[in-house]
Amino acid sequence: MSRHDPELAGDRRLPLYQRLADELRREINAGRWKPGERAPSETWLAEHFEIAPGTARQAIAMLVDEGLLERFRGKGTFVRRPRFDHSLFRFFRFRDRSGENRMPEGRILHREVAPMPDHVAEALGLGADALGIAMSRLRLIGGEPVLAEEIWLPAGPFADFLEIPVGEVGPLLYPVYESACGQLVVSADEALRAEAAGPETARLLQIDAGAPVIVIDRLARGIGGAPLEWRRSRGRADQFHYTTEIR
Amino acid sequence: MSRHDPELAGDRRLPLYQRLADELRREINAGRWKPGERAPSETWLAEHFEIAPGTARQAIAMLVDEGLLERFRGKGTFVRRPRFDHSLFRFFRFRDRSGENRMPEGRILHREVAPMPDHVAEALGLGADALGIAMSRLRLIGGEPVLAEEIWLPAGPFADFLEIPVGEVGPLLYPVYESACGQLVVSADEALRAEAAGPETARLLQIDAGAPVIVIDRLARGIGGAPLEWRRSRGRADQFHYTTEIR
DNA sequence: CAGTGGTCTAGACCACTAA
DNA sequence: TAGTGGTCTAGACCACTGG
Repeated sequence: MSRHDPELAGDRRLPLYQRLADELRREINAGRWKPGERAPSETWLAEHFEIAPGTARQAIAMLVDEGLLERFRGKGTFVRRPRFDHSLFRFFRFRDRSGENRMPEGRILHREVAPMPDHVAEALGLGADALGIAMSRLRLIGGEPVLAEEIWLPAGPFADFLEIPVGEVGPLLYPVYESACGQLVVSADEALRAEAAGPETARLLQIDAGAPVIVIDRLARGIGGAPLEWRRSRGRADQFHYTTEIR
Repeated sequence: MSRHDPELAGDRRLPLYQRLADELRREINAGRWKPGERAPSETWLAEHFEIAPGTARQAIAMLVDEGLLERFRGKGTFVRRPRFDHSLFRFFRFRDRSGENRMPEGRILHREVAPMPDHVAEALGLGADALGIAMSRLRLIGGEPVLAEEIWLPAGPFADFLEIPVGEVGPLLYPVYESACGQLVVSADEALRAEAAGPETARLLQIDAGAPVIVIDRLARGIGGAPLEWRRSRGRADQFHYTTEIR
């Protein structure tokens, strides 16, 4: 946040709290405030922009609703670090015998550099002939396969990822992207479909070919919304569940 | 809302706005304020309960977030009337050639009074041998079947529904429940699954047996949360889609 | 202890709606 | 014009955290 411009940008006809919220969103999207870091207090914002504390509070509340910030009494306001493992359990029942949710282990079956298929290159915002890192990854619980994943990464920014032996990669990829390649995943779009299992999926998941499977396509994004990873996960339909309430 | 008790109920250690929100929620759930009706203004609430307008505002904002109320500047605060047709389009692509969403027509294939299966009686909170109205209903777009539905209603409260010829029931059932039986649906729980089409579903949806289908189980609730209708809808998996954003 | 966010007050002015 | 919600101000006191 600029130290020399205590003037809120944006259309002056917009409410102050809107313009402040936009300003805060810009700071986060630009990566000037990183996930886990502390954001300015409402008192500081109020003084800096010469607005009432209640107005600053309203802007912060917006970003808390959006999931960009979280607040802790006595500690401060922080940029939220997303938890992607939650999304798995929103769609699948991965329970052990005791009924507890279990994080599946990840086993990379194959990794190579190859030209991306057109639909992947397009999703990642790259040219039709871009090179990518392709992975086939199996996720298991207690040795049982539960998800089969195809993953594509842009070869350039993720070159260092190739130096890490596949056996040393743990159950989560995003922390490795961050530590090895400096690529921070902060949001993702997911699309759900259902289809009949093809022969390859059936073999990996140890089900009959033609049995229903759930397909989740995910585009993971970094700071500023830049696409970082394309991923297609397939899981057994009989482990899928999703519930909502409608009002 | 009682005219003689300007005292907010609930644990006095709870914030005022929480206790007021609970009070408002009670009025709505008890059906004393019906969907579409006007709720008291924040000024009235502030004076009646002897709190600051801002505090009343905060309570109202909670219920707006929950989808129970909606506010219109200059007009007032109203109890929200839910739109269930919207939920269909959240899960399925029902587009005509021009790409517009189309509300499917509903055709009741069969209607009878019969003892409920145990799982339906349990969901509706009735005894194991309760009588119900069973319906088989097909939903079509441009003559093409898109959803096959099994529906169960408790026989008692919905007795008058049997007097209406099935041919006179339009594309939406809930308005008929309201006008003919005085049963108002205000919320619902939905659970999504995927399975392989059985022979009956395959016939109704004109797909191959074994092809993947999406199953939506819905329990519709009336005022106060009382279960009113159990419904199981099956649709072709290739018309299913669902997207989310994760942060 | 100082600093933070959580709750609450008591007003102000505005834009919009309906009578 | 009176009543509504939308925005904004300028404080208060509290509970909690950290040094």
